[in-house]
Amino acid sequence: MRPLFHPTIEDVRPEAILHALADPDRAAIFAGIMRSGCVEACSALSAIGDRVIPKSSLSNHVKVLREAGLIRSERHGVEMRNQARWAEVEARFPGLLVGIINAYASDLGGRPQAREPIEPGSRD
Amino acid sequence: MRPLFHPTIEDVRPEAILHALADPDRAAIFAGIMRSGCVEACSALSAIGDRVIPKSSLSNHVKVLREAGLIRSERHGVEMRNQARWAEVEARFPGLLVGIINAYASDLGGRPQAREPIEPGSRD
DNA sequence: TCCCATAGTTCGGAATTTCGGAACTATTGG
DNA sequence: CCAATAGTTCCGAAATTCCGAACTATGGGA
Repeated sequence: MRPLFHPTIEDVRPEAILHALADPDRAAIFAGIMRSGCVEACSALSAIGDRVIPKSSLSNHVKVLREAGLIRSERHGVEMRNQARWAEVEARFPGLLVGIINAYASDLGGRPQAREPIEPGSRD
Repeated sequence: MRPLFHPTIEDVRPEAILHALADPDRAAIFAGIMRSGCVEACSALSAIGDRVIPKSSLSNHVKVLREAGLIRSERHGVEMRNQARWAEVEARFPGLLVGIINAYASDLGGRPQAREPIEPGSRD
């Protein structure tokens, strides 16, 4: 299969990460990928709370996350496995993801995102 | 003078902060406001490196930062003083700003942004 | 007081980006 | 080979961003 484009960790830019996670849907998708043991099919992510995300949008969101360097996607048979590049990103930009994910998690008054705060170093 | 709109800290949303700082120009402007002792006229920010930012764009960038809850702007005579709402934002979203500013600072291979990493708690 | 200069905002249209339905491709099981 | 599933691509509509030009607000003279 097509070697889906993944930036090397040195090519990952902070603005791309912020842009990717500035969208609550994408942040929720990313949080979902992390929560689910770092591996998840796309279709399992197709709903944020009760809202359904059209699959073309979902595909696009996943692509944005991938090209920002946040996840690694790999085709397994007919489906796609995604895993967060947590450790790599954490090593390159210490504290960035923790800060962002915790910010969304502590903001449950608004659109719900992640479920609970996350400790660094526990993933990937 | 017009009571420029500033969100209360409880109304500040993570996605607004990420969106605001996902633009390297705005991140540089924000870093500039922090570096300069938290108070700076807009016009002093009108260049990022050697690139000149048109003033309508600058005005808009500052407005985005303000409405995201990142800075407080106040008219002093003919000019505008801006200060980072560092402590407030840090209290609401611990580690978020540090992570972001440090990410940009450690990324000086690309478009230059902030000058050096920042310790938490030293500002505002 | 009137006028000018300075600092910033608003307006408006062009360029860019995002969204999502419909059609398409890829892979597997039968 | 066919049908079903999972995801991607295409493309037009809607939303957003960019920035020059015109405008507003404030303070300092003369």
